[in-house]
Amino acid sequence: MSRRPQTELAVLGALSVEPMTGYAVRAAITSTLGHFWSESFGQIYPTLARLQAEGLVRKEDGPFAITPAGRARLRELLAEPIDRTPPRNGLLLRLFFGRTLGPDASVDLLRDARAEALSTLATLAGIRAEVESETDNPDRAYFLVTIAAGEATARAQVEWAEDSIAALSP
Amino acid sequence: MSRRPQTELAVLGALSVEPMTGYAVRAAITSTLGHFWSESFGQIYPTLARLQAEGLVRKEDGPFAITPAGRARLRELLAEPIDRTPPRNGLLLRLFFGRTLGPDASVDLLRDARAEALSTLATLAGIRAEVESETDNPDRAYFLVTIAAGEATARAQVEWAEDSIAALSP
DNA sequence: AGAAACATGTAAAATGTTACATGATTGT
DNA sequence: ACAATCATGTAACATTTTACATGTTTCT
Repeated sequence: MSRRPQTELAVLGALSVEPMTGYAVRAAITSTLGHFWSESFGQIYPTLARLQAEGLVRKEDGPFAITPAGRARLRELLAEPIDRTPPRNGLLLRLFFGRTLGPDASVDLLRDARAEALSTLATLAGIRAEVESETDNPDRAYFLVTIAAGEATARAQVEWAEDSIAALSP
Repeated sequence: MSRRPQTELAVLGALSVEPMTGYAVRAAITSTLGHFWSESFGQIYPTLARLQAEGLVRKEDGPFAITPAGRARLRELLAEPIDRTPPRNGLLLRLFFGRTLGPDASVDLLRDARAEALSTLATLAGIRAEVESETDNPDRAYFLVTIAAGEATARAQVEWAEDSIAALSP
């Protein structure tokens, strides 16, 4: 099963919100989708070129805009089954081998993870405030759902890290 | 920054617990690490061959065993900084573009996500019971920490999915 | 004018999955 | 005997990142 259309989905989705340059697509993915997605320039530009050749996006003067065919394709991609390969979590992989790593280094990792989650919560609070103020944005309810997902995960991570630090401390 | 040693880390780590065949490494990663890691045969066998050539593992009769040099390498890899590229979350990517997907299909995705998280919780409860009973296992405390991480994330996902279903339903 | 950000792209290298091939061992 | 599982591996393909090259626009 190919995971190929994933980048295409992200790019078409970004353009479905508003027309953008490739540079802006990357910026949008880094900032707005940054907590659950990533793409590099090396992926975005070739994808845009291909989508343009297929008539799914067009480039007027500066920005790329999605075409009606592009919207149809986006709906198709959104309906495809979600890729369920487990994301690789380097933190959990290291803690799993914590006996070799040692208790002190393991606790350090957990402290870092806690701090990172708190910082994520602060960032998301800012984004939430901004999105909540855009009462006429038709994407608003959906954006808030993804923000809530990030917040729920981050809060869970803070609690888990604290419990685990206690469990590993003598 | 290269993410190259990630597979090497997973394989050496698995062998640090006990000697195993390549097939068993794959099974261990699928079952025990399955909630936060994945490797395919196409990665594992070439990695084992390379590690053997470098003297980090040796193959006696059946299984591969980690060597002292391999343990030293594992400690090195565990100390390396964690790769922080955001995992790609196909569910959140789809919900982000939920306006195009439509409210009903979005709610369906959330229901699936909730069911999946509940199923994960059930699986983890079984694994937890098993690990908790192994009171002499020196890895026990660390294994429990990773299980707790999976449980915390899954519980957060259940709550988030329920809240979000409510938020998107008219 | 100079620095920073914007903008587009390519090539090489690394990474990873999938499909296939092959055979041994174990359980029924 | 047959099926399932264990076991090892390779080749082709797909994906993705990284590093580099190049030029424009905007801000101070």
